[in-house]
Amino acid sequence: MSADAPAGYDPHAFAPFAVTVDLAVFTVRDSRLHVLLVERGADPYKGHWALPGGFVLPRESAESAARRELAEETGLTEGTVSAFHLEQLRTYSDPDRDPRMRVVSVAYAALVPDLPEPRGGGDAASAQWWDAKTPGPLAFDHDRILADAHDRIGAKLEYSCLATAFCPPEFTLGELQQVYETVWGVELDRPNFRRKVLTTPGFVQAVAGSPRRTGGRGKPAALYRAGAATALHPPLLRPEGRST
Amino acid sequence: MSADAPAGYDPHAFAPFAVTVDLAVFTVRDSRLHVLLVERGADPYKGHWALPGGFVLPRESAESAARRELAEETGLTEGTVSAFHLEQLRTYSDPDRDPRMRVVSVAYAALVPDLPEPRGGGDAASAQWWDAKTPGPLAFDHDRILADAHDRIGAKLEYSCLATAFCPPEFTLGELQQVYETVWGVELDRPNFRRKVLTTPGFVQAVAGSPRRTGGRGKPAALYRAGAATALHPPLLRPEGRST
DNA sequence: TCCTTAATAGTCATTCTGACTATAAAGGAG
DNA sequence: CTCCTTTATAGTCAGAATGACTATTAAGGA
Repeated sequence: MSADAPAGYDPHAFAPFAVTVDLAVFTVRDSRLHVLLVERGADPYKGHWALPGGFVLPRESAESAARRELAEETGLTEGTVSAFHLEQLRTYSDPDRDPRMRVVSVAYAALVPDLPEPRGGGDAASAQWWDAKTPGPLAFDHDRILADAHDRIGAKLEYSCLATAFCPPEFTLGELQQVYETVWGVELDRPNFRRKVLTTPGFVQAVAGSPRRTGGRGKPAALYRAGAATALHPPLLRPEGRST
Repeated sequence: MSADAPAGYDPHAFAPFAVTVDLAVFTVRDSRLHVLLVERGADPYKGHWALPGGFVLPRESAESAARRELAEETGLTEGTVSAFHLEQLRTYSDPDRDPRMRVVSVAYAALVPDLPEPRGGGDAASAQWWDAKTPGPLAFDHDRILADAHDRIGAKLEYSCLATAFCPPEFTLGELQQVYETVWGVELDRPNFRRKVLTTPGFVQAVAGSPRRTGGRGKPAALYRAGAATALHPPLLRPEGRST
């Protein structure tokens, strides 16, 4: 911030703002984009599904709060979760977005590989994966947040190497292509996709010397790991125009 | 937000969060990128320069607060300012970013055409344009915010038609190219830039029939207005790698 | 032993881009 | 008035990148 506080400012009397984080946790499973949702147990929107999230604690940054919530909702350790891609999306601050009080929420998008069904170790034991395209009406403004998150991820796949964040440590180019096709909702030409990925320095690197069979049928595919590059130059553009 | 409030939650007792907005207001002037700064009059960082900003009011969204501050600091009416490009950058929430109390700040970037020297109608009468590349150490974490804002704008010029936001209603292609060169800090080939802009449908549209002379010397340039397009497909990539 | 499936290797034309060269239309210096 | 400089605009050409295809290879299953 930068403006001077109002004269005689008393934090406890002036700003009844609560600050929360909301998480859009995405994964690719069965060729469909999934998002982690929790069922609300308390009154505003009780029974509705919502993005996982929670309050930012007094001595914690929003980033830390998001990482903490991610661990709680997925039931994984903070150590495991620290390897996942987590990025700030934007902040939602409409005065009426929460009927109870003034809540400003910093939204994050997380990209995780296909995980086992979440065993909620945190407060929301009812966390569950939902298809990201048809998750009924969510609580609060979470439909909007989810849509924004989906848009952002789709756009970032174009000019970053982010897609590998959806994959396990070792993956095939077919799996990587699936990520693009799933998030964008389009089909890509396989040879062209290969060429683009393999000629972009640092996007992926081949694993020593071991192919594996995917579903069993077809020629075994070579395995790759995520490379050191983060940006994609030139970008891998979506077929049509923008947005999904 | 989504998590349920802690049991027995009392907004006034629990969360002494203040929420502010900070603005990185950019303009291109004399072939250099400028940013609007204000001199702090009160104690934390008194005498330092800072990004303009202020508290989000109890019944106001961060977006509205940013628009309001933009009008105050530039000394223009809200009506005038509503035409300027204003976009949310990201939110800064480090617990110690303000020594006085817990302040979460939503940062915005604004792009304005070359304006007359600001006559601060608001609280900070000392608003002034500074070269965006060398604005000494700023108050709080504003150096970081400014750097992030510069990066974001530079990146958006690649795949959006945003550059016209820096130009007056009617402009020459030379002026538009100046925007790119100034923000990116590189020189572009003029014929190639022309070709790219003119062949991108909706980027610019020619004004009826009237050239004008720029500085006086040289062949008069044709005038254009911003077109209807917002995205740039394919993008106009920077010469080298990413970031500035 | 065929058939199907999926991975991988190429080809070819089109588009886009970067690096240039050429021409046109102003103002300024002599 | 005539060069000279400056800036806008037109056009050329080779190389890179992309989209649309056509093989070929290596599995599993009927």
